[in-house]
Amino acid sequence: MEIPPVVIDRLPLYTRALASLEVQGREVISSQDLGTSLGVTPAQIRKDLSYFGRFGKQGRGYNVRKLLDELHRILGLDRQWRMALVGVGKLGRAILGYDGFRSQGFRIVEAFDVNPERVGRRVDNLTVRDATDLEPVLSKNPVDVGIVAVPAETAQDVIDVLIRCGVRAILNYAPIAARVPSGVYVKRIEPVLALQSMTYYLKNRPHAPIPTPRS
Amino acid sequence: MEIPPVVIDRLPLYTRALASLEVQGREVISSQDLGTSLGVTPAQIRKDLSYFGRFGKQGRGYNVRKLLDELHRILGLDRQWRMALVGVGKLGRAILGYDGFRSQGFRIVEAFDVNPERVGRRVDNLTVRDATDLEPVLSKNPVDVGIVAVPAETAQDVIDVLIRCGVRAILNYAPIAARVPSGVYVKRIEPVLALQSMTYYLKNRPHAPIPTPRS
DNA sequence: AAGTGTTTGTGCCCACAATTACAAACTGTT
DNA sequence: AACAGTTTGTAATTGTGGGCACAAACACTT
Ligand SMILES: NC(=O)c1ccc[n+]([C@@H]2O[C@H](COP(=O)([O-])OP(=O)(O)OC[C@H]3O[C@@H](n4cnc5c(N)ncnc54)[C@H](O)[C@@H]3O)[C@@H](O)[C@H]2O)c1
Ligand SMILES: NC(=O)c1ccc[n+]([C@@H]2O[C@H](COP(=O)([O-])OP(=O)(O)OC[C@H]3O[C@@H](n4cnc5c(N)ncnc54)[C@H](O)[C@@H]3O)[C@@H](O)[C@H]2O)c1
Repeated sequence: MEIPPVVIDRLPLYTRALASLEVQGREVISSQDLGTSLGVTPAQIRKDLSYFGRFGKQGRGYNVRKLLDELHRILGLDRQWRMALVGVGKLGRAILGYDGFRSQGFRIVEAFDVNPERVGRRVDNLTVRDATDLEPVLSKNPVDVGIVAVPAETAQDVIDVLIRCGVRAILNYAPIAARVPSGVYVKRIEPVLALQSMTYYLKNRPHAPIPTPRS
Repeated sequence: MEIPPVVIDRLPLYTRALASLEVQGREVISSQDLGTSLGVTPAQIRKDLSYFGRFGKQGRGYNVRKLLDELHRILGLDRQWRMALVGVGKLGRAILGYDGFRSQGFRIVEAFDVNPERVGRRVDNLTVRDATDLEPVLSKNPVDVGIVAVPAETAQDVIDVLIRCGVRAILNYAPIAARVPSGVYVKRIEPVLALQSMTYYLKNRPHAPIPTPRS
């Protein structure tokens, strides 16, 4: 069956909430409670999950551990994923030092840069390699995901090389509309675009603090 | 008229492409050409723009400069926006050092942290203030946008304080489902969730490089 | 065992976003 | 001035995703 991409995009959200519930020792959760904590309607959650099977129990709800396992399996989170970072600048170093990837099974196993000052230096248990070695290194030892944190001007070139190396998924921090062949998945991280759409709603509004009650 | 949020989300994309075209000296662009460069159908672009007016000319297309001005006006990008950063850690420093915000009219005018080691130090022309001063400082000198780059555990508290200070838009880097009253806009930057949805498509696929033609 | 209260899974309907299709408007050429 | 070629703006159509509502299933109490 063909599952709508929006549904797939919501599943990690459920996964994260469930992981938090499990840590809290919660054994069962209803779509109602999960929904209110996430700002999603209960029916939405139930329908999303129903694409993949029947995981709940009427009158009780969902077993937290079981549903979490199922979602991990569905999303392919029951294994480790190898990633390569390209561009070890300010952002790249923040990414390397970020624990949130590894703790979720995403391991950065290679890092590349063109700057001779950076190449060869160790950053967070990794030696920065020369970007010219990108193709030989990744061809021999493939990765699943490429993280692009280079300036906009070189981003498309980097992406082209990554794809030649068999990378099928790209996390792109550079502000460009990347062109990729079908079968390659790109997710953009675009804080500026996010800001530029919020201002639409801010404009024409009073600037003074409004004491709004918790909705 | 009520404009669909998805439409608003696409406008910054058009803005960026048009800005690039203007730099290149291009004076006119058709929805066809703009669409192919962005991976959006021409009809989609025309319909999106038609919500706001008639900016094109049959037989020619859109005047790049004029359309860019219109979009700036529509999105509220014809002014400067004041932002406050909370959390000057690894990511926060990368954000402070990033030129992409300021060049688009988004100025970070305050930075806060709880760590006594950070407080008082100058980072990129800004003195890091103590997080306890957040409320007094922002109440006296309001900002439009709050950038949250603190650990997940304290993120909701920080967001609550920002809202009390009249902040109506939040750019949230912390991996939590923030709860905000209606009238406050939140955009999440979630690289981990992005990865976790891509793996759904990667799983069950051959790992070997596939020589795919440029689509 | 019966009754009350919960909660899931899903068929159905509705809203709305995307696409199609075309008349109208404009350009450039002969 | 006529004509061929473009391209916009939008009416109409299609498609799809979200919410509603309810039967069925289960828990818990009396
Ligand atoms: N810093 C942020 O908070 C932030 C936020 C959003 C987006 N971005 C984007 O992320 C990218 C990086 O930003 P930054 O602030 O780290 O910039 P930066 O200049 O600090 O780092 C860029 C790094 O990429 C390296 N590089 C350049 N070309 C390369 C190539 N072909 N191969 C490998 N490495 C190469 C440079 O040597 C440099 O080290 C930019 O596209 C920027 O727009 C940054
Ligand atoms: N580093 C990344 O690439 C990255 C990527 C995505 C998301 N994030 C998220 O961004 C946040 C920050 O990540 P980081 O890597 O910079 O962590 P970090 O630990 O380097 O920085 C966090 C900073 O926040 C400060 N802080 C803590 N509580 C505070 C409070 N109440 N008020 C003000 N400041 C406070 C800390 O003193 C510290 O300086 C985290 O939520 C993380 O999950 C980081």
